Amino acid sequence: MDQHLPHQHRLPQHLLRAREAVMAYFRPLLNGFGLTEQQWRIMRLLDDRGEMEAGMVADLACILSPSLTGILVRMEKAGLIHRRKDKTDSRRLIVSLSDSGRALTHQISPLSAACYQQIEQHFGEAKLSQLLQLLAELEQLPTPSQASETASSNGESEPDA
Amino acid sequence: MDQHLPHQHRLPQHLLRAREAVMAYFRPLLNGFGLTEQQWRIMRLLDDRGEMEAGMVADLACILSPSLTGILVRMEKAGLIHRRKDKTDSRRLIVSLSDSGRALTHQISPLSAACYQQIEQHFGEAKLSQLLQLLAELEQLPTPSQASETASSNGESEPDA
DNA sequence: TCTGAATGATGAACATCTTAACATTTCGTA
DNA sequence: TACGAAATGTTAAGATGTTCATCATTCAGA
Repeated sequence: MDQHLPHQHRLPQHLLRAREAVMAYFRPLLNGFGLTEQQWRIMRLLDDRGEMEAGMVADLACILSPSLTGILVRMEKAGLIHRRKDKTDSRRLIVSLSDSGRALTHQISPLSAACYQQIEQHFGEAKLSQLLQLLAELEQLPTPSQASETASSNGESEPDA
Repeated sequence: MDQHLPHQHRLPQHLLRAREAVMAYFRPLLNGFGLTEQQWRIMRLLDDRGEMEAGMVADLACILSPSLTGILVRMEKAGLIHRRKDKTDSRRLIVSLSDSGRALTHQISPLSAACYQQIEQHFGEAKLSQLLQLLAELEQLPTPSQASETASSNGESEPDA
């Protein structure tokens, strides 16, 4: 009757559900300011680290470049950021927070922190830091291609010289 | 110089990154069969539990109903599932796996399990089950509205009578 | 029985994701 | 110097996410 698969833990699904549970706390706040998750991630990033290339924004904010292109255009149109080309290498796009974007970031930040406090309070500080540790390790999983390279004894990776 | 915010753990971002690292293992497999993540989630669900209402699919597969509507239409068009109205309550939509959908599911399942084994091997069985436990607990976070109700002593929730 | 609230799904509008193809610019090198 | 490869963004097309509105159906109660 119940044919439960032996190793079917559905890790991706649990990661998704957990994320939804957490985002339920932040989403109303961001919506109230007319921001999307992704826009808020980018704003915090730029506020924390200052201006940077689009590629680095993509990496750090976990956004693929084709998505990022549109997001940055809309954010510039909304007056949140500036976009300019790198003078040395005109392939590169430099993204920076505008003054009003920075002001908005500083306005939202404490509210976001308060949301986070709520979550921490409900879930428990110890479990939270334990979870973050495990997630950080999971993020370091070798890429499937890397994994297969390791499996075969001849490392196809670039020689470091 | 480095102005790291005190309680800025970025839990949602880590959940997202971790999920990406894991999905990198599954995505090529599903793409090879022309399936999306969501479609595969739905197929496994229907194979495991048999036919069910669309609403339950949405809940269990973590898909919002407006998205689900289109996904189910496309899956039926692809011959993976059947859709029919409940005879008793014609508001409800009953979704079931087609024969070819079931065959495809059974074809992919062992390959998916093999991917999972790889991940388990790299990450470690103990840490994996520990992580799953924490995620399951995090999913149980009270909704922000529930949390605020609990905070105020007068429960505004529906009286159970 | 009739009406208004509740329920389940869909429609609409916009944003984002995902993959593949392109365009531009830069760099290494013959 | 000119050519081809690599790096960086952008377009394109289709699928999904997100919020709000709407439609059809059912249900509860006057």
